[in-house]
Amino acid sequence: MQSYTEENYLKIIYHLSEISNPVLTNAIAERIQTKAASVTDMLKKLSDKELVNYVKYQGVTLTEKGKSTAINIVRKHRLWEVFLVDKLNFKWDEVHDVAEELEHIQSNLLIERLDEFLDFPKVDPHGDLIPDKYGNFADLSFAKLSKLKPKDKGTITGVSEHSSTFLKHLEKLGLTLGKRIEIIEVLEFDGSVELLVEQQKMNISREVAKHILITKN
Amino acid sequence: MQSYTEENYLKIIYHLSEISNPVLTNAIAERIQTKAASVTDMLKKLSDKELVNYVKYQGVTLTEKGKSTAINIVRKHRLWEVFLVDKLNFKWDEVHDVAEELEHIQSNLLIERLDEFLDFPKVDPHGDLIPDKYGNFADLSFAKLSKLKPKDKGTITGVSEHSSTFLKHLEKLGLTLGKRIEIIEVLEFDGSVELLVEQQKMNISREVAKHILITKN
DNA sequence: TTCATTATTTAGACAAATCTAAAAATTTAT
DNA sequence: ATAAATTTTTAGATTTGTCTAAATAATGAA
Ligand SMILES: [Mn+2]
Ligand SMILES: [Mn+2]
Ligand SMILES: [Mn+2]
Ligand SMILES: [Mn+2]
Repeated sequence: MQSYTEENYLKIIYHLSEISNPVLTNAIAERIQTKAASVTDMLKKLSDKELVNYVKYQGVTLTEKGKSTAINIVRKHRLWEVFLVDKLNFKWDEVHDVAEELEHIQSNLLIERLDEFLDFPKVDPHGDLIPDKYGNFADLSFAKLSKLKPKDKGTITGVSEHSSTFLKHLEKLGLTLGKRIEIIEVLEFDGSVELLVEQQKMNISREVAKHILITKN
Repeated sequence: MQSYTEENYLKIIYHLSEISNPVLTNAIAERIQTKAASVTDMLKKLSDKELVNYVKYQGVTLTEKGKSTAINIVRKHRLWEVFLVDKLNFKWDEVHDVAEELEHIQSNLLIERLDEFLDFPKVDPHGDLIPDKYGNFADLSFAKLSKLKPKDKGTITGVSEHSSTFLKHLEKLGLTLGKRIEIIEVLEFDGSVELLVEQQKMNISREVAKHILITKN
């Protein structure tokens, strides 16, 4: 059994290792809002518990055991987010902090029953995949909106940036999950994207487009 | 804001002070599964935070601030129990440990929405009252027979278990709706209840007593 | 390659919550 | 009232997770 703190480290390492592997001490320190020295201490401890492979000065990777633990925390986090939005009418930008706490509740029965109660959702309110109880993710294929070309059509199925300011911005633009979009033009000089949403033309910056995930169809 | 640990202490002190006031160090130690020395340390800390009135060697009482904090934790604990039983099909004997963790999640929005989602329940799955957000308990006219104390009198007004075996058992004992009862004693070692029904003394198990609802009068 | 900069680790300290063992206060029994 | 038993507190140590400051390793530039 891991402590609340160890679980947070494992989850962060899991997320960071999708970007660069092995994961470096400072990257963890920044994400977890702590000092590099504290991270080093924790990496040694996680290494002793065989949850990570840690090589001094080189960085850290998750072991199989560490990875499945991390995925389980991600599963719990996302299921709770679905619960908050679908059942308790939270907005998608209000759920993160609470889920950050709820993900640490220890009870397999609880999480299995919650999954069932929510009807085995495959994605969370931000479009992120929810692993099943064996740690497997469904393979839905997303593309970043910023990668699409004129005349491409698709549906918004996720976001890759979860800050409340970003989510509220999307809401204001009407770019919420499930909306169908069509690319009109990608502007040369700033990479901004002109698109059509519900017969409405709009222009969004490349920065925003990068964080919107589209299922083409 | 209090730590997880401080919250557990406050809740235990709250419950124990219904039995004896002030609450003694050893009583807390026993309930919280810790050593008396640890309790003393924590009482000093809670006293510094003005959550309890602590007098060396005399014991401890909750301040107003401490009491309302404790009641809020009790509220959260019981609401989560209702959620687990009503929505996730937990049995009433499976909920306690999970609620013991869930009660510490910090989010007023969460608990207000949960309350609403559950339709503002007044009692938890064990028949214990759920305080509202202002800390007020409803005064329901009925109580579980197992919650009564010696010399309490009342009338049987309902049951909370409807299986035919249980109802036949009550019939055989003469414990039917409308009968007046009086508690003689609640036995320490098994929680069974000695009571008087129509000048007749009898002893019923705690399990049976829990499912009989009484209107005190 | 040598020096400067940046990243990481070590050393030593601290706060929270706990423990054991010993001391002190309180209660109970003689 | 005095001694014995019990309860509670203190003293000092331990574990977990954190920190600052100093040392060391790795990287990048001249
Ligand atoms: Mn977390
Ligand atoms: Mn999410
Ligand atoms: Mn608890
Ligand atoms: Mn209960």
